[in-house]
Amino acid sequence: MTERKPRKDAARNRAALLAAADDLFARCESPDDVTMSDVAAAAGVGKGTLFRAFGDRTALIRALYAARLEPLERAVAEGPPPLGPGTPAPERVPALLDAVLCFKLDHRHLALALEGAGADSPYQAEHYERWHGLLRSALAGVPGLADGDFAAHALLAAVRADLVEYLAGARGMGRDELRAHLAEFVRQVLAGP
Amino acid sequence: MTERKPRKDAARNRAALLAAADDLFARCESPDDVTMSDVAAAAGVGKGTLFRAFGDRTALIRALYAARLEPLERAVAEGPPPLGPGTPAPERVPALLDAVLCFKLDHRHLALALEGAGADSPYQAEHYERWHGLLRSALAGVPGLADGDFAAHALLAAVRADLVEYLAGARGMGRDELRAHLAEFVRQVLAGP
DNA sequence: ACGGAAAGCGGACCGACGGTCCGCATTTTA
DNA sequence: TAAAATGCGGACCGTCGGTCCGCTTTCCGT
Repeated sequence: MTERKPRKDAARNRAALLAAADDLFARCESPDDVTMSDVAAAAGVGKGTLFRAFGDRTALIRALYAARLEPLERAVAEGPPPLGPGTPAPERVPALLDAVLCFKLDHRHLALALEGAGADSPYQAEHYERWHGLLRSALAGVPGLADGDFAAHALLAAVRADLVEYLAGARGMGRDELRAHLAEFVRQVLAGP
Repeated sequence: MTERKPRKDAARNRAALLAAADDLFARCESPDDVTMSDVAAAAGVGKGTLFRAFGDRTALIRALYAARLEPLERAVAEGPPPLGPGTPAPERVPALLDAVLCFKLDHRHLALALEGAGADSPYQAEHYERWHGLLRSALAGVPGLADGDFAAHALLAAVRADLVEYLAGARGMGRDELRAHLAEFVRQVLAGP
């Protein structure tokens, strides 16, 4: 194809930029406190290099997020139960949502940065469609459940990064407490007459 | 108290600014397209006046939102069933959520502007607490339902402005279709064993 | 009615940010 | 090793939210 492999220094700089951005987002209170100049400086690189490597701010955050999400996506795509594809639906739905919740708890800074990036993010990020489709088809396997499409959207909305941040932060909810509440809510949704 | 009533021109300008902002937000594709200078100019007023009247951008949007929300809040606080306080809980919960959904559909631009305003809005807007408390206590009146606190958060998340915008816009979901899906989802949540 | 004081007005101005540009350095290739 | 291709860096730009301060308008006691 028309693919050309990147130069060695370009690859090194790209990695350094990702690492620096990750570090800065993790260290700062709000994602807005991290400027593109900050990232470039922390990576020991010029701003031009940063923009050449990623295009714009949103793309940088997306790249970071995708890198961190990859292990989870692999576990879902080809891992063992209860996340992997062989799991019976009524068991997989809560497992998927719990996994997403834990991911957002573990990477709250990144998740917040991503959802606050574009105007109507996160719904224009391609991976949202993927997760929605996944959850939707899992819901379809639960007996006595109509309208899985909307339910999938609604359940994903319950683990949005800023809600999680609010509950875990301002409301002082602990990790396990939060997980239990989510599990209970999912149970309620799945329990049909 | 230490309250002083505002000067006449100040009141007039404030009203003109609110009207201009409402108009601009309604007319523009994304809330970011509306700058503070735009609002001031459309109201025929200097930027200083705008900032003197509202403090900052977030406060302006909040003031606008509060003004538009007021009829709904009155209907909930003192109106007739199924929204008003005299309604039995299992009937009031879906009514409340449907009302919020319709409000966001009717004022999508404002709602989007508000939720995209601060860093972790909408959870630092005071009216969120009010709605959550309302929904929470309504849920408490539904038999066979534990953990109403988290459920209230989750249900409110299902009617977040950007999700509504995504479903109604990019996914082409019609108003009634959306309302029906939400009603069905709420029914699922309320149906306990 | 009037005059001074308080309140409000407006737009030039500021600092910061995301993003661009282009002369120079480094790497790749023949 | 020389030429071509790719990448680098930081000065630079346009825009935005927000501030500031000299001037105007309104208010209120007399």
